[in-house]
Amino acid sequence: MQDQPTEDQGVGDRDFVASLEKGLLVIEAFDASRPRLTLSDVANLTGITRAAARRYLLTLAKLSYAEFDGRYFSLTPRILRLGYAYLSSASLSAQVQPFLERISEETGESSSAAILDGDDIVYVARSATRRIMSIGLGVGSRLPAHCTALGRAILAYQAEGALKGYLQRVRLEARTPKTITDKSVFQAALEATRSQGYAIVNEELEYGLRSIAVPVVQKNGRVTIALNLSAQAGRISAEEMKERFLPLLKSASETLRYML
Amino acid sequence: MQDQPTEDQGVGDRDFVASLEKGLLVIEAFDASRPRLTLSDVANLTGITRAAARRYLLTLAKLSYAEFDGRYFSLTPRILRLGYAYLSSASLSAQVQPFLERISEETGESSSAAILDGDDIVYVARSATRRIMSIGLGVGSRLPAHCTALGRAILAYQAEGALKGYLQRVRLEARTPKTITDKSVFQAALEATRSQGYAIVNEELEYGLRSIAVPVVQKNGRVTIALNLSAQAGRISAEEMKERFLPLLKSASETLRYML
DNA sequence: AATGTTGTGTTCGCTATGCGAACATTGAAC
DNA sequence: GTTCAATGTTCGCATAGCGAACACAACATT
Repeated sequence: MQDQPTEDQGVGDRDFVASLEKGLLVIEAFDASRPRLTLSDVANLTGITRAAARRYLLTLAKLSYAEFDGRYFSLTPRILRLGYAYLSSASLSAQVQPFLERISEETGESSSAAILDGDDIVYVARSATRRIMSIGLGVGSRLPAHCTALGRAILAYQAEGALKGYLQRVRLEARTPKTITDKSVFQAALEATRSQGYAIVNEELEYGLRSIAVPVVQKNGRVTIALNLSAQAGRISAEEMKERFLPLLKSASETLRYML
Repeated sequence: MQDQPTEDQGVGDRDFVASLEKGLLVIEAFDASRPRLTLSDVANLTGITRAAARRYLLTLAKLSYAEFDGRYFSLTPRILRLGYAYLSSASLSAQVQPFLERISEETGESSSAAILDGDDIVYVARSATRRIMSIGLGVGSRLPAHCTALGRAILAYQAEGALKGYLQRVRLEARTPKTITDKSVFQAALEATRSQGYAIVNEELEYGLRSIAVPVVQKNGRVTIALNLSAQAGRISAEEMKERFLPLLKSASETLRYML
């Protein structure tokens, strides 16, 4: 956890397998904008040598995690086994899913559950009705925590030390003109969230998107997951969200409290 | 490319990084039934030595892909970056999602898209309305191909060689009394699927679940993905499915043909 | 309480493994 | 046709990762 004297260059930790780190780096080199990569592309993106990149790619190919057409490498669906091992292992998603579906059915709006990873939120379950965001979001999707209701609902309940660290390093990048970019304003928003027990975020992530989120406080008092409901801003006011949706979210959150 | 004389034990391939293989094996050792594992558990499950398991687990922990509480290791959400790199990289899911949402909105039923990985189907996108299956299914979930409409829609269009191999090795395990378990009956079902261009599966995966699926035939003639609609068997007859849903699925499939 | 037994995590010398500089190869530029 | 830049591949060498051996803890057995 706390970083050791940070012997940065990992000089020679007998218990560290550098090959695994590089292999994972290679996997992560593939993303939305780069679905197909040559050996050299991967080398450049990851910073490892071409010779090494080649070995890792060929290894992934031999294990059927990747495909190779003679020039381009691309990942295969088998790669999903890795991430999915977590999803089902945490089983969070399976436990939360029914609640989201219930909420979505009752409200006709999209609901999601997310956890915090680093400074991003990651969706772990989702029940979408119609498409409300411009980008398609699904389980596994990431968004910056600072400008989402889910993120603020979790952040507001983090331990003081962790929160302080976050506030120091975070860059409050504006996604719309409404995004809070001033740190003290942001801090006030988090305090408000904590005192009222929910977060409403109005078009700070995307135009026309309004979202309300509540934390799920676990038995040990910690918060690792939050639930939300999103709707088009034009269709539903913030006040209405609070009136109609908050009780539903609160009730689901309360029940989950004793399940997780 | 073509597998060499299959020197099975990968004796000493200069281009194969064994450490990566073992690392991935370790990650996959975590699943729904075993979210938290000790060093020795992992060693037993993967077949690698305890000393090695320890190195890989500590490596994953240092890279924040795993957590360690002094006794148990568990995966962290960061692991999702690996699988998700694929999902977005393939961007299949992003492209298909709008179609599914359209279909679900028009019919009020759940629709999904899946690809084939080995002998399983893997959901790559999904638009769920109400909960129809007993188990929660989401993107990344796996089901045996043989007893699902999605699976049959894809299988029916595989190259003869690949299909032959599948038929030889597959065990047609019954999930309900209605599951087809006889290989020649199964083969006939696949032929029917191919000639009529869609698959309907009635309660072969789960009681009360009826599903219709169509393949998405790509420009090159290959089929890697299929779309489906599922509903409770009691509410909608197979005939009605064909009448009302098939045209919608066909039309989406046709459009996707030119996008993928 | 002393002694085996079984399962756990950790060390450390040895060698197979993965490293990358150096070498091929391709293909674009003129 | 020659140059040049960029890509992919080889192979001798150092070291990273291997696992037998060790140490330790938790129970049974006498």
